[in-house]
Amino acid sequence: MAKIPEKTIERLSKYRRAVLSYQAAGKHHIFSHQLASLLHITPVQVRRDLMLIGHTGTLRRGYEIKDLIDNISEIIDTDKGQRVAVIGLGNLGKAFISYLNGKRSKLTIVAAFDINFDKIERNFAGVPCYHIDNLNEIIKTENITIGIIAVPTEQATEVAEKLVFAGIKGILNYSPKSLNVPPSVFLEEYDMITSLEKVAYYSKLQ
Amino acid sequence: MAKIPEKTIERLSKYRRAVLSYQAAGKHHIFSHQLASLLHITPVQVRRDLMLIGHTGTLRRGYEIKDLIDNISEIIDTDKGQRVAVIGLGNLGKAFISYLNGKRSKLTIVAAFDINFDKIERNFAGVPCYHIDNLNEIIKTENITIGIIAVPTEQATEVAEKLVFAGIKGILNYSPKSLNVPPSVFLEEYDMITSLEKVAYYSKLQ
DNA sequence: CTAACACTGTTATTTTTTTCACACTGATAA
DNA sequence: TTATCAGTGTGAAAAAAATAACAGTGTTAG
Repeated sequence: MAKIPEKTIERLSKYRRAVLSYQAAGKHHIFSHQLASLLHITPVQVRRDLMLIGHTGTLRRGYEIKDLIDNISEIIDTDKGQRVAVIGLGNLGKAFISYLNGKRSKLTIVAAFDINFDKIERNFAGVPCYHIDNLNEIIKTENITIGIIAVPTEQATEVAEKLVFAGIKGILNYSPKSLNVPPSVFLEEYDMITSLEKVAYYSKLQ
Repeated sequence: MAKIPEKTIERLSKYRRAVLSYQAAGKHHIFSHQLASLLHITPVQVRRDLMLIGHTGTLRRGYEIKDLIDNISEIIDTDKGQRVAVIGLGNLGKAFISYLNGKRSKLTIVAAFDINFDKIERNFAGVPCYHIDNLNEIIKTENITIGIIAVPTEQATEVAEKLVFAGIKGILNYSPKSLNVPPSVFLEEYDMITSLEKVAYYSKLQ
């Protein structure tokens, strides 16, 4: 299969959740225009994305939901799933954990790390919290491949280095400090302030 | 000035914070390659972005930081600033507030809303929390133009409708449910699960 | 049986974003 | 003075992403 564009990967994740809710409502098929309207994009976009992953619909009945979920899952999941750590158990880290927990998913948060001793050896929503000094060890023993950085800006660089050193495969960085990682590690960054300032910019134009 | 691309707006926000920290370190000038390396992008990208906003550097000395901050601020800020509300005072809402608070900024979070009565009439980090039933009223009296949606998925649609009805200008939506707003309201959406699944996808390829 | 219909799949086009390539320039060194 | 250097500014090209246009097709209505 040809290389799938980054934006398509993002939409696939959304398609899957959208059709899961459709499925939960008892539906078995969905048209591109229905899926499109759930995401507020165009039907062409949907069809193109599905074309790219080789999913083919049936005429007059649209896409079969079960198949579609399977196809998307085959692209974005791994067989045995991946294990995730959250570094920084402040509000943001907690938000992520409570939000992801309970969702059936191939991605499981299996550890949290913090420097605050109050939190160590405690659980948050079933996720054990360790001291950050044990990061290297736990990442390896728990076979964690993905790290979510939710620490204050000043500590982000150091945390990233530790994650890289521990052999992490991917990092999702929520600190506004852009990180420097070797190309062998996939890095995705999201900056809340940028989003807010963007909204502010376009709001003032409205 | 010609229309500024969306991606440029996002980077401007990052440039500004990057040079602020440079300025805090006592520097007065910065080269495009320095700014680029702070954000891990190319110097050309920086120069082009600054060209687009009409900021011009001085040869051999790069860009003057003070000027640059002023120029960027002129683009993305408004004179008197904008007032922001957070809807949903769970972990995510709190994360946003504690993160934005204390940052010198033209954007101020002046209200939080929740349905949980424990939280009502309380403050979180100096931000008063109201019951969501008062949203319409407070948005208007407090002159709030931007709303950040940090409520559980099921409530997102309803909250968005209330915000739109109250005359909000822009919405930053953190619920995974894509919202439907009139074109007069600017909408920016961010979906944590999508980001995580994206990292998962690229991590497995590594 | 035939025409109209309502979908999908895909090629072509357009738009947006990034990168390349290089002209230009003032400072500096010889 | 002149050559070199290290930067900026920008037209042109390339790459990525979105949109348009439309052919193809099974289903349905008559």
